Amino acid sequence: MLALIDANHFYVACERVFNPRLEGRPVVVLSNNDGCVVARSPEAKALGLPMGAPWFQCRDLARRHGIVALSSNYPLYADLSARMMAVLGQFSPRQEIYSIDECFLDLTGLERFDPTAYGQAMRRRVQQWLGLPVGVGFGSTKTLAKLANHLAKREPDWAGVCDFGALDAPAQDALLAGLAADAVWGIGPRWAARLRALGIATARDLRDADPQVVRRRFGVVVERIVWELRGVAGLTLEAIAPPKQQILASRSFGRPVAALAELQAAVAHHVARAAAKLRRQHGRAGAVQIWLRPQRDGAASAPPSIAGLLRLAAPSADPAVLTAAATRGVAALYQAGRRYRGAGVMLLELGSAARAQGDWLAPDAAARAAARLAVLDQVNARWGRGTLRLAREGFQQPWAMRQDHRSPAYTTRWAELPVARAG
DNA sequence: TCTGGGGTCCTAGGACCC
DNA sequence: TCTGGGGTCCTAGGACCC
Repeated sequence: MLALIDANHFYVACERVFNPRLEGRPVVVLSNNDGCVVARSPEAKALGLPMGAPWFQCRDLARRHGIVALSSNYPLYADLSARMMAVLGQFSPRQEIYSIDECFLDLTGLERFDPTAYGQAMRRRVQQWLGLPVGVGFGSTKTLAKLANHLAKREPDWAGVCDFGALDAPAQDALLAGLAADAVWGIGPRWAARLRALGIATARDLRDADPQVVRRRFGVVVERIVWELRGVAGLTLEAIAPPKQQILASRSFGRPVAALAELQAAVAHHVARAAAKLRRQHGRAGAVQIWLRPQRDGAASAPPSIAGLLRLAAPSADPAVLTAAATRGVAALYQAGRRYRGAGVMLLELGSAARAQGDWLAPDAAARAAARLAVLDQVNARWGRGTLRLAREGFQQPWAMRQDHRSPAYTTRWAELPVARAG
């Protein structure tokens, strides 16, 4: 038995924990650069504000209905996420953190608990300890647990918990028949359209489809979903997160950038962020890929990003080494007179630092570099990210993203701690 | 007229997730 | 004028090996 627990409108819920005035009001949280809507309170959903909508297109609607819009506050969400995962981890020894606001729990061996009551206990504890609303779904496979979680949100009398296996067959059939195929985890709009053309329109149709036909037409991924819907597990719970195979850092600019030095500074900044993530998993990168996103020039189709792959002489997690390569790469891609709207960095060919090969011509170079990086990480852990950085990253950073409606870092910055007053 | 059978590695592209 | 930022897995096809 597996459980899938996720928070409802997680980013909005995090904001409400520290700003109760947002309770009961329509609230949305915007993506980086205040670009589009990435989280909506139920009140905002009820007003018809679509997920993913560009914010500038929603402004009129928002003004008419008094919708509150907030910039993303990732330090806050990441901190509350870590706390939520710790609380939920108390309910099972095996937990897979699947995203910032959801996790799977393996409840094998806990069968003596009534799942529905156990799920209610999870909801109560997260609500009471953190002030976050969560939903819980139980199923014999990951796909069924996901589906149950979805149903728990839809059926008001279930109070946020659904144990799919506890329903009898006719009830399961009726619920699955009421769900479009793309409500199933792993079925996106493309596959849903192709499935519909074959007469497979609902989750029930998909469960009852011929696995061999599905395999021939869609491959093993969709076939596995068919089996998972029948209760045959094809996806395992990954309690230990495997190291990342690629690490990406990218941002749109707050305003268009035309100067080469500014592009190089922005890319150096992304390299620093990506390299810090890489060191956290004790890895090294063998190659760096960078890309620049030119501004649209009126054409209907979006212009391509231009990308360059740079191989390093030896794998590294050193921002100085990686930035040197990236800086040359930017110069090679750069076209004078063009304006760019964003840039990004990807670290590839990741391997473990523990298995890295040394340079016999400079036997102590690796140890010296490691010591330097340790100092870098310690300083930035103590005094804040970016305290110690390459001058190449620049000081003004005029390309930095816009965040016009950001709430304070309530839990991660001393200066921004909330203040409680008596009386 | 008929043209084997078993691999590996790499890249590009497509689909999906939150 | 303004449309995010991360990730994963699978497949197909080409080049190459014996």
